[in-house]
Amino acid sequence: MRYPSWERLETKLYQAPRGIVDTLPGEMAYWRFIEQKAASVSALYGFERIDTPTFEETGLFVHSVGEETDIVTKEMYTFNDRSGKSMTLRPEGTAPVCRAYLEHGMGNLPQPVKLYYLADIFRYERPQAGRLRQFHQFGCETIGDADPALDAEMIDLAWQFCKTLGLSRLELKLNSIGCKKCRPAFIAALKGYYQKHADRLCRDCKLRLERNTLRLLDCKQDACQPLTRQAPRNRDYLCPECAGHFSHLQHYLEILGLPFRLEDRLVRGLDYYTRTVFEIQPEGGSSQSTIAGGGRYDDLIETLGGRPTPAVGFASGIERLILNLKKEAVAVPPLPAPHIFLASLGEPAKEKALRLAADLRKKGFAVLGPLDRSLKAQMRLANTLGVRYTVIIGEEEVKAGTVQLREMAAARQATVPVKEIENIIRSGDLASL
RNA sequence: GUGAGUGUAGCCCAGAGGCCUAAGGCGCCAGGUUGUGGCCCUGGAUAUCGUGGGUUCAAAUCCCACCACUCACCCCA
Repeated sequence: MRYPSWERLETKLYQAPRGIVDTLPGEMAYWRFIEQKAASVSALYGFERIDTPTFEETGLFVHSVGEETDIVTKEMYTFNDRSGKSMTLRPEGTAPVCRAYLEHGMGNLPQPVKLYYLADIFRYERPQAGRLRQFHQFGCETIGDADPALDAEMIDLAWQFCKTLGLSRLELKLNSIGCKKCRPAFIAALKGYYQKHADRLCRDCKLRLERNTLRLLDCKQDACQPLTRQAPRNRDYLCPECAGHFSHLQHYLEILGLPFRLEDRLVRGLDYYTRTVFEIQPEGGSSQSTIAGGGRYDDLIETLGGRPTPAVGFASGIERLILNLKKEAVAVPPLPAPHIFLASLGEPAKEKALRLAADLRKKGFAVLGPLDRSLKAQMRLANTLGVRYTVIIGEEEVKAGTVQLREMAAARQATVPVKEIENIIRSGDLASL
């Protein structure tokens, strides 16, 4: 470790770790808005909130997300705790919820169990637009029933959520990737097809051919595009059960009026998905602009040691939502700002102002001041902070037991008794004085 | 992990080897007489020119390394 000079030794400026950011007060209105919408929309569909820990035993993620996935092989923040157990900062939200479902015997509750979460997620990736190492997801899980109506409900929830945020130019992409019974046949067909054209594949795809055959469909390289277009379609290889599920789902989505688009090449990067997969993207967005994504994971609970328990879910990235709210210039409701600034002149007045501030806060007003500055400076501050009212107390007011109450925007001001402040502000009656 | 670009005050940025003990704008602080904001005017504070090394008589300006940021790939939210 090098230091620029000895003076800097003690005053080194720390920076937040790469890809890890502060959320500053100026951004908070977006966050509150989204969190509030997430809670209210979830409630409309009967979801209850669950908060799971920030980290879990590493094995939970390895066994659920899949040993071969990018997340597990190169993106997890993994560390040993003091007893030597391997722990991992959660790289996704579904596995912890399933763990909690099992750990708390939620299989004994009326099914399905519907849970939502707002959680921070950690993935060690190279930061990019809309991609951070610590980010936040709003997610929902419906556990305990395979009815395609629940898939439709989940997609509807995700869609309505984005809509009520004010996002308008969205696309809904849908596919079915089958189940453990019918998927092997499809993968075999896919492999067979691509092997015939192996010489024309890009470098990455040659690797995918062995490692992660499904992902071949996802390749964006121009060279692979023509091949992909002719490739076998998953939908043509679904078993009767999966095909039936999928067609019911589409029917339900039509009933709900959701404008989905079948996307033969939609494949998701987590191993636990079965049957339904879907993504919501801004119009014309590329794969890394996905705003929400999810699907069905009928085998996951069983994989984690539970009874066979079907489930569907989705997650949405909050930072990406904010990005799109800004892109579409959606106005979010401003956060409440302080209401009253107390300005004072001289020590006796300052003491009185201090008491008055405490008093007004007890009555529910957000109060700022007093500060040891000139009246002019205090007024200037009150103005830039945008308070509705300024209360001015000087020597005269201390003697008289009154106060100058000024309504900033209207530049109206009156001498009022201290006891009257609350009433006048509540009734907005300053004008009549 | 790969590739490209960028890095000057809290923010936006001028500056392209010596005239830089670094300009401007926003913001911040204070004043424009006696107890009052928003406009205007005046003044002030704030810059190890990302960090370290090198080239040079001379470097914010050139070179190298590192770090960070941005964008793209990979992959996902």
